[in-house]
Amino acid sequence: MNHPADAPSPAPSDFIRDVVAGDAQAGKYRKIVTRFPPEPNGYLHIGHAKSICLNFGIAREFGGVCHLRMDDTNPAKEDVEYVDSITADVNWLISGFADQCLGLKVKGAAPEGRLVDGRQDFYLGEAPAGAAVEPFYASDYFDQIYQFAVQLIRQGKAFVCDMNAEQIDEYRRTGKASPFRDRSVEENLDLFTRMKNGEFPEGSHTLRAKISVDAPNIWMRDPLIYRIRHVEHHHTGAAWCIYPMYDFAHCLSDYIEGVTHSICTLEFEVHRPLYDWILEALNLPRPLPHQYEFARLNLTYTVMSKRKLMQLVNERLVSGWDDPRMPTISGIRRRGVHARALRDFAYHIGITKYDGLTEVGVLDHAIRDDLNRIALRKLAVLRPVKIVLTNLDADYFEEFDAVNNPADPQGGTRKVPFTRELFIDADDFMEVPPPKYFRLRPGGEVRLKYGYIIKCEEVVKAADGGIAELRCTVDLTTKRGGVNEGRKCKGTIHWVSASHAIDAEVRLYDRLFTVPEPDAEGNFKAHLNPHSLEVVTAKCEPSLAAASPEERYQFERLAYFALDPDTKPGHLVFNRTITLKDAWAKEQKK
RNA sequence: UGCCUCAUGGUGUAAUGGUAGCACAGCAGAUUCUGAAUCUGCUUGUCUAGGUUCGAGUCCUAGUGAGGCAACCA
Repeated sequence: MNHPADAPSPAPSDFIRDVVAGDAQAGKYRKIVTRFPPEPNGYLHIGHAKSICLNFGIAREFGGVCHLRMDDTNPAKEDVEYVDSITADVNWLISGFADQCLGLKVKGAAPEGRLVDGRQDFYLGEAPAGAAVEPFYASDYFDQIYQFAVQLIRQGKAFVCDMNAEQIDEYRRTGKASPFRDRSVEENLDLFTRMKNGEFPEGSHTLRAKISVDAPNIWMRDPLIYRIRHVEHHHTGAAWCIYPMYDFAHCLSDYIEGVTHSICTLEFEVHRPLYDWILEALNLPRPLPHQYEFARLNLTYTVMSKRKLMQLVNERLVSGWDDPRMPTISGIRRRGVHARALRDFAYHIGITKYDGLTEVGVLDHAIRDDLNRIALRKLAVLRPVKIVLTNLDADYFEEFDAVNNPADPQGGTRKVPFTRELFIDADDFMEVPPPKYFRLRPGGEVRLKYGYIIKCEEVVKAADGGIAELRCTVDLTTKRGGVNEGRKCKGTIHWVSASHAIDAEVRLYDRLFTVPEPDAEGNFKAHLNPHSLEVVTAKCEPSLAAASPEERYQFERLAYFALDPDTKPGHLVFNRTITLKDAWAKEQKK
């Protein structure tokens, strides 16, 4: 995509980049390595886009790399369907921006173990260019993570606990020590091995880090680091029946991959001491990663949690994860939004620790700004009203030159056919117009875009009282280049030739919810917008027969549109990406 | 309740002890063969109270308010 008007924005600045810049300058790490680590249990949404732009943006700005890693330590909730969609979404979002920073591993590769000064190390870096690759998976490190757990046991820093979930919860809440806390290393080793070998049922035993029984931060009260799950894993199959918890797996995955800056959202703040404790306890030979937290994105007029998005999908309130009304990356993409607009949005909202609520208007602006520069202008009529130009012969035919993109001098022109019978949009004619209405009215004049000024002489009613057709006259001296081209006429409207127009299914999407904070009272479904999708059959100028999925279109005076994948030969389907700003609608509300 | 974090116009952010700036939104005007875009201008802000300092949005103390965590989820 070519954006001639592009001026490079200054590099973003925020508290995390300040830390990275400091570390880079101090030569603390050989290379800056970040990571984007989604759990493959749902589709990525615009909140993830913020994180992707942050992590890949940092990699890009500091000559580093950002690993895509599936954080797949809970087999009960995960699926390859999500692995695939996540990979596709990330690739799409960074395309043309940070492709070169995408860190993947050699397909099938596992960490290499080695001893450094008698200290156990495991490392798995990104694949060299040209290799067959796949994302990193936390589950690829189950062997190494297991060995680290054994090491912790040997050091007397972990124990097998036989209490059930309720008991553990109560003991942790009240700051009491587990009765199994002081088991011998040998017994712990034996029990942990038997957990691994599948000798115990789920819930009967856990491995817990031996940190504190009554630390003020509850995450430090002997946290669970392994649990039993007799479930097949989407990536490791039946190899394991014990799985590491997030806190144990995440810091070690970061370490194994050589991550330097592990950036996550605010809710993990209280986990950071545990992140650091585990890495420090293991006496690791390479520089340790550090965790930094930023505020997740909250957007008006939508919901963002996976649980709620899942509900919308499962209850068929939307057509799927990629419904264009969804805040998912795939939905936003299907709506016709460019990755560039999403990145631009991420740039403008910044990175802080303040948990705010961003107005969706900021996103809207980023989308319009991108589309305005590249969209091809087209004439299309959404709700057709027939016009008959009574002073033209039945076979009158003429073609106008229409500019493809006023923002692009190299954009060229196309021909649009003009005949005796036309369609205009219902909104552009009113029998009894309000003040300041300067479109067509009985006895009034309006300019046809790229063409002539016409005058409405007669309104012909249909049997049902609606408008059958408008009988107008045309002034053939008023075209651009004509003797009266400069004649004053306040309104200019879009139109198509009735005999040349092609039909298209047009899906008019609007925001999914009617209120800024749909879940404020916890019942977001009560605020679904009943008019979030309206489907019309539009009359389009003939050049749209050659529409392509790569291009974006502005139906002049209406909105931006993109071709939907539902398009079949002979059946065009357009999605409304976003409307043009509408000062007239605003005026009417006053 | 405990622990942690945060607080700058309507919203999102910048200012690293030295002129409170930017973007979005809003309002007004210019321009316009898109009521779009573009251009110009305007309105609106440092949570409160003390303190340190020549000087505080920034540092300190207390308060207030908001959010997060307290899963064999991540």
